[in-house]
Amino acid sequence: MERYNFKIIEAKWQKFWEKNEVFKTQLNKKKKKFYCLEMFPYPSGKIHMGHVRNYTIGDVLSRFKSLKGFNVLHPMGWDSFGMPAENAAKENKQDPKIWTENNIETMKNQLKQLGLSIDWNREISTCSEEYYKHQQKFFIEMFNKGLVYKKENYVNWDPVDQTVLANEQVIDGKGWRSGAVVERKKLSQWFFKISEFADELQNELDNLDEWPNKVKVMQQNWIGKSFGCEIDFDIVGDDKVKKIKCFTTRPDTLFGFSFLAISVDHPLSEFYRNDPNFIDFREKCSKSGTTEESIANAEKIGFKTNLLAINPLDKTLKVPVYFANFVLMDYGFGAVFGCPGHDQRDFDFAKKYKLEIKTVVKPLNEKDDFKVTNEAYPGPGVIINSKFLNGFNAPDESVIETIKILEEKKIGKKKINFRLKDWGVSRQRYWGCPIPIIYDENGSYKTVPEEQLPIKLPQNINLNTKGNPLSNTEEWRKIKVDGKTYYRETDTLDTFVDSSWYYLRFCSPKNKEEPFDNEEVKYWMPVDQYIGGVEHAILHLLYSRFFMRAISYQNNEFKLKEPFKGLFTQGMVCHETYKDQENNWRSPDEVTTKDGKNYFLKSDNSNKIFVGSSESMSKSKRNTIDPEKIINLYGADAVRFFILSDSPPEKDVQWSEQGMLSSYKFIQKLFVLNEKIKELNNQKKTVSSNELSKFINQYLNKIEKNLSNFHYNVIIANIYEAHSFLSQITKKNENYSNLITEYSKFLISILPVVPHLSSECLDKLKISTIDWPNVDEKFLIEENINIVVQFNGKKRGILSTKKDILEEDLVKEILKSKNFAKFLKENTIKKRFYVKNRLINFLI
RNA sequence: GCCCUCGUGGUGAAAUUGGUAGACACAAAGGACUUAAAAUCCUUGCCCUUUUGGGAGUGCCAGUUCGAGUCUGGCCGAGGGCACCA
Repeated sequence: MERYNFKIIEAKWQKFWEKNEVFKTQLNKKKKKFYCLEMFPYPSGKIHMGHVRNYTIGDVLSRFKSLKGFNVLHPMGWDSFGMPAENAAKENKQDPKIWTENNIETMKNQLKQLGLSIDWNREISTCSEEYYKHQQKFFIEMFNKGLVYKKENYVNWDPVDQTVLANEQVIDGKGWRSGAVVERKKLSQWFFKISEFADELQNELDNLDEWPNKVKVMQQNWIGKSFGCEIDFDIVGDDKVKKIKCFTTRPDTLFGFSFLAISVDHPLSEFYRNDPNFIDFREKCSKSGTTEESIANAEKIGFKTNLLAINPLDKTLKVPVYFANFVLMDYGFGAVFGCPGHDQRDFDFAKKYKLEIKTVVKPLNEKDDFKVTNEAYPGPGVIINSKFLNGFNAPDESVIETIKILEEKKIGKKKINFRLKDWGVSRQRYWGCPIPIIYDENGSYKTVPEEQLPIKLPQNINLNTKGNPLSNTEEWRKIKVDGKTYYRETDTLDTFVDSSWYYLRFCSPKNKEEPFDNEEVKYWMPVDQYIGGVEHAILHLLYSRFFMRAISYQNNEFKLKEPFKGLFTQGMVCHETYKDQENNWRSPDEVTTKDGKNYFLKSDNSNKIFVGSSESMSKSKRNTIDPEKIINLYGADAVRFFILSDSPPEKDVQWSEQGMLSSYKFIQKLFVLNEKIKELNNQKKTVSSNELSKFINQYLNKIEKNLSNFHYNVIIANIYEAHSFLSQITKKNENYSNLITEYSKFLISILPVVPHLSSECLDKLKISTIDWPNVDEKFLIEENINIVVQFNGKKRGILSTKKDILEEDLVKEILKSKNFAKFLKENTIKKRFYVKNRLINFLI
């Protein structure tokens, strides 16, 4: 019997698919489209197991939809601008472009080895001029629409990467890539006005019903919509200051007002800039760290001014005004009114500076003389000690009532505030998309005239300079427009801009004039299924949602808002970690075991290895498995099969050598089964097997359901079961007249998972029409069924009987059966419950 | 501190959404084949009983129900997100 040689057969089919352009996609309005997209990779050098999992999941879906008759768009590209190329270039004195292109070449070959159904005709790379020239046009378009602006402000400065980071890119006070503690620095920066769409971005999350709830909640928190009001406080004590504006969500606690706090960056700080005590104070504020603990434990400190704020609801009450370290300038108006009784921060502050703590809300279950003592009470209740507000339910009624009063008195008005801030896109980097802006000698700026586009990155420049390499290229910086000399902007765009619209480019990747073709986009968009890691839950997905809105803003042609109809976030690939006696991380390749308990170093078996917890594969912990090695060892189908088998795709999966090996063996078994059936097929046909048709149809019914719900691990179990059934039935050595028909349905059903093997087997059996098989409903009906028999809710046995048996007949049958008689004894049946064709429960 | 998610064998996990808990796989133990090993195949899996059989059992405690892994309330534990957002 022939053995399955995956090396030859996988290469054969990959060549076949490529030569026949099987995955080439074209607009076809007669067919229903399906756009399946996985997050495109950064070309860092080689693919890793995370890619294998991500792209296998997408490929299973694409191939399934294709078999179901959809016109499937399944493209791939490269998120190829970014820091690693620049760093590698510095180290190896190699052009980032060449480094990137080499990596793309390698990774593309690796992806091809996986047998993915990708339309490589649509390949794009964000660092190519063909791509980023359109991005520059977008920038200008957005600039003209007022969605881009320049502003000097404090930025998150990454001292290692020497660049600015967006708020979203700072994690626990550290740079998301470098891990360096982020510093505050004042810089002039370009911003995208994402806040323009804050409300919409928040509201329309509700309509994304094919997104994981987790991601929607994360975005919701990030956008951070809050309802409240702004209040103007009259100020006395200095003629130069008349009013201070505050934002609050709890205006109803105004009678608990005992101080007003403003940020050290508040415009009023101007009046104190020469005051040495204030300078001292500001210094102290900036020193408090940005780490998790330091913020949580940071002491509330203040600097008392000579100003007093008047309570707008009772003008006789005046309270001091402080600069305080816990007030942020970039939220609200950089000023808050302090109500120590019902806000913990205000409480801490009041304790420290011995300010009055008034109780104006009492919890529902407390007496009327309730007093805040050890901590603030921010919860719901009833307003007290507040004159005309007394008795209102807080916060629902009381907030609305207070806003009404404030609006009537023209002291304040309803206001909705967002946590979301505009997206700073300037990066002091070489390897990114140049920003199409020019400055004249006076520093005033304008967008680059259309005919001067695109702005290409200069080549062969020195990257080993301090700061931004582009600012050191005198020649490149100068540009003549209408005979006048201008200087180019030297910052480049955040690479998240590149990935904010690539899904549109895939619709018409070859269009030279336009970033995309409207006809194509109308047909293909939105992406029906987007698949990627949950780490992009906020950054990339929010930016993309913004970008679609920015394009459709003031645009009659383009009306789409949500880029991704369905989102699926897959889990990570994990592996055990190993450390040797010297506490060094060791890779799985270096480690061996004989009994599964004691591990040793392969090269030195006196060196005991300590097995650590299983963690997501990472270079730093050296617990990675190289996909290319595994593919060479076991073949692409086996790897695809294994990566889907053990855990649901949304959860982390554990890499296991044993599991991988058994998947490989199973692939062989499937081939052996195919050989056996091929043999049987040469025999004389016998009658058809009802049992076979029944099994296959029920199997198809299950697998289709599981394919549609991403229950890919269950599919693998279904395939094992089907194989086991088919092996049993072929042992009878009968060429049933329905054998090939039914078996071929099985072969087609496994094509999305193991495309090479399936194609080969189908080919060997000379089956050429390959469509997803329809389930024949008549085989789903069981004539005989098992009914669970319970007495007092306890299972006492199973009764095999005819389907749709009448309840009375069933009861008769049970009562005359010896097996059940003993449970009855002399008891009488008080009541019974019958679930048709499933279960009967007697109460005795 | 606030928000979200999840707790099922030695392990990864299934379970028609309230109706046979543990499908399928990994690991383990025992057995068959073999001179032997590898490979392959079969069996077992908590407690009591020689077996037939019976009991307990889905983090813990209650509740709803004829019936709860699934629903409700409380507690415990793990993971993730946010971080002085007024």
